Amino acid sequence: MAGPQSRGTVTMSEVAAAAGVSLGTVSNVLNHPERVRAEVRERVSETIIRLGYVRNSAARTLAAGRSNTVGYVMVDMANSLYTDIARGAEDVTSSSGMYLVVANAGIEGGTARQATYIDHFVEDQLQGILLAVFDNDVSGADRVRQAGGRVVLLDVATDVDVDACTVRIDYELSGYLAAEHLLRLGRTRLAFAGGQRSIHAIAERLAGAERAVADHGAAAIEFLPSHDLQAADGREVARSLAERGADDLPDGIVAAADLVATGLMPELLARGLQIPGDVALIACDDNKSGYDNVVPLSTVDLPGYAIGQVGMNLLLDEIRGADHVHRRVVLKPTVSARESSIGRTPLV
Amino acid sequence: MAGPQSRGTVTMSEVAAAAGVSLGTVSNVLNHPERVRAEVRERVSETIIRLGYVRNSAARTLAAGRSNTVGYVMVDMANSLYTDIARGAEDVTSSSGMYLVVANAGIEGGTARQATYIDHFVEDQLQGILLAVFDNDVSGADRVRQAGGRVVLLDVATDVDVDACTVRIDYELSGYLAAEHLLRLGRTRLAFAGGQRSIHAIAERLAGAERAVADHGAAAIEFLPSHDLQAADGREVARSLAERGADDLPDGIVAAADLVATGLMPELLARGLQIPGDVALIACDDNKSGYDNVVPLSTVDLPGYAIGQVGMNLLLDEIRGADHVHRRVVLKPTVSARESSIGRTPLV
DNA sequence: CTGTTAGCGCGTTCAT
DNA sequence: ATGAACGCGCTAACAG
Repeated sequence: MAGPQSRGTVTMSEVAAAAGVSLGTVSNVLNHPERVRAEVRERVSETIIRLGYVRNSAARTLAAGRSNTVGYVMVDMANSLYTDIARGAEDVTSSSGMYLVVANAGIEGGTARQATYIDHFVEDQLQGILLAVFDNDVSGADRVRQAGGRVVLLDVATDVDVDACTVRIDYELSGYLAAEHLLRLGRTRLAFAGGQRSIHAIAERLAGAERAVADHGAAAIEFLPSHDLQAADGREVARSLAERGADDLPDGIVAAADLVATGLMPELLARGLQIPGDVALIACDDNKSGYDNVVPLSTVDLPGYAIGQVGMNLLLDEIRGADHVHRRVVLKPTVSARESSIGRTPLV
Repeated sequence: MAGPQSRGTVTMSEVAAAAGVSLGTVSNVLNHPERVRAEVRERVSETIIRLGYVRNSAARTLAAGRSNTVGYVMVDMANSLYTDIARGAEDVTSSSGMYLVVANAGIEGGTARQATYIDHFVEDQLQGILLAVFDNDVSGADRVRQAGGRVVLLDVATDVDVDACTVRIDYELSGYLAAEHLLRLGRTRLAFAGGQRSIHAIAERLAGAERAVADHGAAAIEFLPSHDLQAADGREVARSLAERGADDLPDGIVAAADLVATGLMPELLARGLQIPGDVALIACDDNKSGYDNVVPLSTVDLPGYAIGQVGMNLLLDEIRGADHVHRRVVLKPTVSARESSIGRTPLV
């Protein structure tokens, strides 16, 4: 007594029977409508609606050997870089007949959950995967490749060497633009706050800032490292700064990340320093985690939406094209000046 | 010559052959390891790894009649309410053996894309769907139900009547808390800015604000409606306010949404008004879209993470339980005071 | 243009 | 504890 009916599912052959056609014809109505005479097509469509038939995509994928889905494994939903990427990818996908599913790996458990999601996506026979790299761990790409899947890597470091398309951000330029912004405002005693040189992404930003200072000629920059890139690290840096003489302080600070700036800010203010009066502040990225900033924070915005668009286009090209060749695309960030560097200027 | 090999896929029967056991045994080591002798289990596991076998979840789902996946259809990735929900849902799911996929419907094309994603999820045989309601359109739930699927509705209005669990926010309380916050700061001439009474969610917030004023006794509140809830509407409201005499202005404003406050702010400042000196400002929600605010914005925060947790637990209960009964849960918001209402106070 | 049929890869009986 | 056989619902190739 436990037929498909009892599972509440209407199958294609039931539709076929009810419409007085064969199974193959129903399939054609669904997948190749042009092969079916209009009259029959109409009758079948009606029956489909009347019976409330819904495709079984498991069966469909199994028979066809592939799904019509692509996936995006993101690092952290709370970070706007990754949600911007998602929206860029989404917009490209939806105008291409495919459908995009997203998985949020999170940053807590290292790359474990990322690996889990990759495995799921691979098992799901997805046509391709957009993978936002975390902690510079590119091993996920190999997992996909080994299983015969397609990947595009997002936000990789310069020096990765993988068998896949990559889209990366010019972090060196991010540092350069941040420092240049402060220099243009007349600041000459700069500091780069947060992170460690051994971390590639930080080293790049720092190098960019140093290059900007070198280009300027009449300025200097020092590095104020910290253990991590959290708000606590920003506060730590601010406290070490506070022990100096007043005339030994920087007049402009490039924060390695916006959370660092969020930590710096209240400590600086608490010590009577004006922002941006005494010290102008700008962060090297804008992931909106600094929403609680006491002073609205100037940032160098990362081109998340574009990354998503470009990445998905690369992926779709690989999916379609026999003649696909891997590419590496580099995207540029842009400055968003706010009160922490240019002072309170009401928006118009 | 076009066997499974050429598709790059290793199948279970190939593993079985290589390990010298039958197909059924391989299936058992994967799904019911305890039924297989340790020695054999070991040998099969090795073979699986050696051959790089990956499950085909399409086949698995088809044979088993159900997948091990749950889905979350979100309204808008750029709105932190929905990403908070995702993280709450994610955390519950990952400690339950299931796996969560997310789809972003977006707010541009009305509910069209939402419907598309719901259909996909249903066709994918997902075990259940978490559906964030947009525009108070609950029809998605019926689609799922008709196809025999399970749904939990998130962020519904009070008056919906659907055959599903629901989790909603107490928006009336949101309005109440916002107004109460201003009243406690000594403001007595309040205004509620943005939206229209005909919109349920706005009517609730407004009613809450009015209740707070009534509770207070010695204060008044007026409603300043606007067409929509965008920043442009906030600017519009501010301009109409500016035409009044200086002593006819409110000293506290509850913005119906944070974008409205974002629009209000610069217009008020441009007219020489101090925030919060002349007029204190608080918004009825906190979706981080006001990141660019000139003055950091006080908000009533919506319990997104909790909604995700509760919603997913409800869904898992329905998936597991034969004895499931639908529930409607109501969650409370909380105030986050920032400069726009309490003035510039560095965080400690 | 329509009907028939052979698998797609795996879970699940049922024997043994 | 293990293996053989059936069928999940559908697509695609082919026959008519």
